[in-house]
Amino acid sequence: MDSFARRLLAWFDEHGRHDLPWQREATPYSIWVSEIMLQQTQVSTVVPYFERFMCSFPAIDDLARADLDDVLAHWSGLGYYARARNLHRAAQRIVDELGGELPATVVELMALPGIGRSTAGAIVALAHGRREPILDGNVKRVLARYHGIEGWPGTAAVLKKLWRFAEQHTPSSDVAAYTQAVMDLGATLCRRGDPACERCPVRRGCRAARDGRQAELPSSRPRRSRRQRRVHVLLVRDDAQRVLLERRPATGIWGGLYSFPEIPSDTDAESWCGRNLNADVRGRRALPPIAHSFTHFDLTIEPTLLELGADSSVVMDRPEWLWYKPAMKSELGLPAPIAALLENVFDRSELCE
DNA sequence: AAACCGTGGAC
DNA sequence: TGTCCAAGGTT
Repeated sequence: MDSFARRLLAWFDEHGRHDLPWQREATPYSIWVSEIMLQQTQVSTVVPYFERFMCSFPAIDDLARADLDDVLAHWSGLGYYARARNLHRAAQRIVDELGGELPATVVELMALPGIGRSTAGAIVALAHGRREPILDGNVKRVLARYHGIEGWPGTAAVLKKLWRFAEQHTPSSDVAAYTQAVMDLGATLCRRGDPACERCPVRRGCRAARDGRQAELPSSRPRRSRRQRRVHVLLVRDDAQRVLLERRPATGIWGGLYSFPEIPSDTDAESWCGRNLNADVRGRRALPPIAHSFTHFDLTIEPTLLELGADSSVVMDRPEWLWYKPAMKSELGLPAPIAALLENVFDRSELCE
C-alpha cells in the first residue's frame, strides 16, 4: 500500500463520514441507488430523495415492478431524469435476465444503462471490497492537485492520466474504506474553494500545496456561451379547475416528465386549441414570461392561460395528456420549474379569480 | 469529440 | 446578480 492510501485510511478512521444514509445497512442495491443519485448532485440534496426512494422501493424487485411514472415522481426535482429511466430499465433487466442480483464485476455493471466506469468501480469497491478504482469529481480534484496535473479533466488526455493515478493509489486491502476516504477528503478538506490544506493527511506529497497552486487546479472548463431557447406553452384550464399536462418524449430535456403542452411559436393559442382540443375557449390571458438558466442553455417559457367553457366535456383526449388536479401532484413526475408554475396557477389569487 | 442532460449550493 | 459546478453517463 502506498503512503497516499495509508495516510488517507488513517485520517478516514477519525475524520471521515460514517453515518450517511446509504452507509447503514449497505447492500449492493442501496449503494447502486445512492451512486446514481449522487451523480453530479451534492450529498445534502440527495439525502431526502434517497430516504423516500428506498422506503418506496426497498429492493430491486420493487423497483423493477414499479411504474416508470412512480419512479419519475420520486425523482422529481432531482434533475438528470435519464438517471431514473436508466435505473428502472436496469432493474427490470436484472430481474428478468440476471436472476435478480446486481452484477459484481465492472464489465457486467457497465453493460447496464446509466452505469459508467466510475459508478461501476464504486459499486464493486464499496459493496464487495474488491480492488477497483473510481474517478468522480472528488477524486479528480484530489489527484489533479496532488500530482499537479494541468488541463481540464473533461478532455481524454487528462482523464487518462487521472485514471492511471486513481488505479495506482487504490490499495488491494481496505478498498471500501479507501474509496470512501478519497471522496470524503475531496468533499470536506480538498474542496473546490478554500481547501483546508493545513488539516490534509497527504499534504506532504501534494504538488499543488507545495507550489501554492490549489486555486488553479484542477483547471476549469473552457467558457462557452449559453444557447437561448424560447418556448410557448399553454395553461389550459377547464371549468373544473383542472389543467392540461402533457407527457414529454423520453429523449431531451425533462424526458418522460409531465409539462404544459408546447405550441409552435408561429401558432396562435386559440387555433391550436380549436384543432387539438376541440373545446370552446372562454377566456385567454398571456402570463409573464419565466426565465430559467440551465447549465448549457437559457430557457424562456412564455405561458398563455386558456379558460375553457362550461361544455368542456367535449374535449378530445390523448394518451400523453393528463388533466391535473392539485392532489395528484405527489404522484407525478414534474420538472421543478413546472411544479413551481403549477403552484402559482392554483395558489395565486390573480389567477384563481 | 463535444454537446447534452437539471437543480441547488456556494461565492 | 451571474457564474461555476457537483459522488457522470450517453449520444
